[in-house]
Amino acid sequence: MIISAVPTITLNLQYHSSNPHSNSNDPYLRKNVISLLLKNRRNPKHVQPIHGHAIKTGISQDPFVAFELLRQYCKLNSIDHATKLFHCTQNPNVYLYTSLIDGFVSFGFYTDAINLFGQMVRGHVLADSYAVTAVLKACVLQRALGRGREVHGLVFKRGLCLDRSIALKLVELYGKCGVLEDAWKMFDEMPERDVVACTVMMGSCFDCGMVEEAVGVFNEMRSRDTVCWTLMIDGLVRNGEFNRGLEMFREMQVKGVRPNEVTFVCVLSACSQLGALELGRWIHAYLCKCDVKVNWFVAGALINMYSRCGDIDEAQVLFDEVKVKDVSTYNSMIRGLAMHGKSIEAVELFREMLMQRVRPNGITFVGVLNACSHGGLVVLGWEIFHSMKTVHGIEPEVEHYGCMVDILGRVGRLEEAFDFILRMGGQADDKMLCSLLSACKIYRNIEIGEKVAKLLTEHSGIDSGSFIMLSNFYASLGRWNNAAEVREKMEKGGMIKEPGCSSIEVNNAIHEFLSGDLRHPDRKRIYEKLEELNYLTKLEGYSPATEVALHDLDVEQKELALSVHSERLAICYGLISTQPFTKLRVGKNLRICDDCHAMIKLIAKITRRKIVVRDRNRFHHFENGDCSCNDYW
DNA sequence: ATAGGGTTAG
Repeated sequence: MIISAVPTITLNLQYHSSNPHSNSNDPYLRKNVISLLLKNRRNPKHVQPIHGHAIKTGISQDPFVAFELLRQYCKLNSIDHATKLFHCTQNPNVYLYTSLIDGFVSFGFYTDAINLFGQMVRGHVLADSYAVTAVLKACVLQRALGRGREVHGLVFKRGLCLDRSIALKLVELYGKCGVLEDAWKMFDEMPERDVVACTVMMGSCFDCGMVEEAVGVFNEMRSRDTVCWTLMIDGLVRNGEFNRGLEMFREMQVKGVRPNEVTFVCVLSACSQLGALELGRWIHAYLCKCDVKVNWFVAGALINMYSRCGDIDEAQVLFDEVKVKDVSTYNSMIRGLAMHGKSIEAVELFREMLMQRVRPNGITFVGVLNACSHGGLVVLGWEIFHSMKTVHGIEPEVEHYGCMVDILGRVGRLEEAFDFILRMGGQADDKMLCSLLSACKIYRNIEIGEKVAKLLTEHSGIDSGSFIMLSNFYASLGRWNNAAEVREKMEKGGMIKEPGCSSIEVNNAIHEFLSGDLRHPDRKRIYEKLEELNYLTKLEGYSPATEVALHDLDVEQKELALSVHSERLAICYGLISTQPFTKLRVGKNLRICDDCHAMIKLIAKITRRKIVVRDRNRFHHFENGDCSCNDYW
């Protein structure tokens, strides 16, 4: 409860009823105080003295004065003072209620905002459209569908449903809460559906994963501005349609709509998820040409793009160029270093950040603990994990516990890792269990592995990735029956294995491959190359680890299923379509399997290529028969 | 006399 946390204000706030000379109607005093407030807006220390002045002169109860004071307190991040002022004001009007609701929202106190609105309604202060939009904002951010519906009911009774802002917020609410039909209903009833309304509706469709419906709205629009185009790109990218997002960006340019920095952030996100380094470089150059300010958001997006596309050195160059680095800038870089297995560098950067007095947040620790895990830095990992609470006052969350399980598992301290999970009780998530299961698989610890497998089976939030992990675990022990059981259970639950998909960028185009893909125009040469490599790697001593293929097939079939994994097809295409010795960069949506990992090490050796593969978790830099992950991932 | 718009990563 926020109200009880209000610190004592140095002012005497016992003024309201006992003030001997109440001047609450004096227009001169009111004007005087308000102009004082507006004149000194830039001085963060100005509100309290002026507030004191207002009390002394007896004008503080004036609705206009109270309103302006409250707004200024909110702007200065003094939500406590704002709250106190509100409670010291007699009969606060709808303006005062609305600005405090807004204040709560901007501080993330959504429940307080919603409660205050309720208090207002119960106090018979008539809500107007401004108050309603304010509380709906809180409902949207809190995903409070029930409360939102209540507000909708109230609005309906009052005949405010045709108000533009309210209708828009309701469209957004229903979209964000996953009830798209209701969003459509609101949208269809809107008297005017301009760019903004259409943009909100598109956003709702995207939030519900209904890509084609969003595209439908977009296509119907008469005029489209930068924001609308940007949302389109962002929506496609958020729904995994990276190439379509990039196409949209090109189309936007053809249509002569200027991209802004938000557009570039979205486009860069598409590049980084595709691993499209060349395109990303081009976008980088282009945004400089467009005079887009490289603010912290753009800088972060660029660092992410370079590191996620495999060029960690360029990410570093960019990072060094950013003059004012904030926590997110550091986070991007630390995470990038961690992904590339540059553990020491990541930890050093974390230390540097502390030296520069930039306060780390929860995400910083995910990055730095990740680095410890990839580098096998157990002691350091523990130390940093403990420092979270004791030094930095940050309560570790599930992800951080997950990192610790990862760190312990990686070095084979499986009992301790399992202990960690047990101590978390029901809090342990499936990612954590999977990470430990993967460690058990690597260290061939059946005993703990089975226990973890049991927990994982009972886990409610288990997704297809976890099922696959579980099935792989059993398969690696040769327990085909269990493996098949898991798979059957997964299929019965209506879950489909996310198809493996790899991409490679050649001559500025992204080529995507599914497992066993036959769609590529160069398929003939690709498969010829694959056969050649199958032959050559077998000469080098490679034998397909058929255990990783899940199906209970015969050996030959298993070999076949393995040999057409998407990353191999992408690599083969890279080999036939680039100059000798060119570095190949491949992106894969799932974790790379043991067999492909072993195979690619040999391919790198035989072809004398550097091959960088980014899988779901991290980067693998293959070179001369070895991988930067030291065979642990 | 007091106020509200749609797009930004881990």
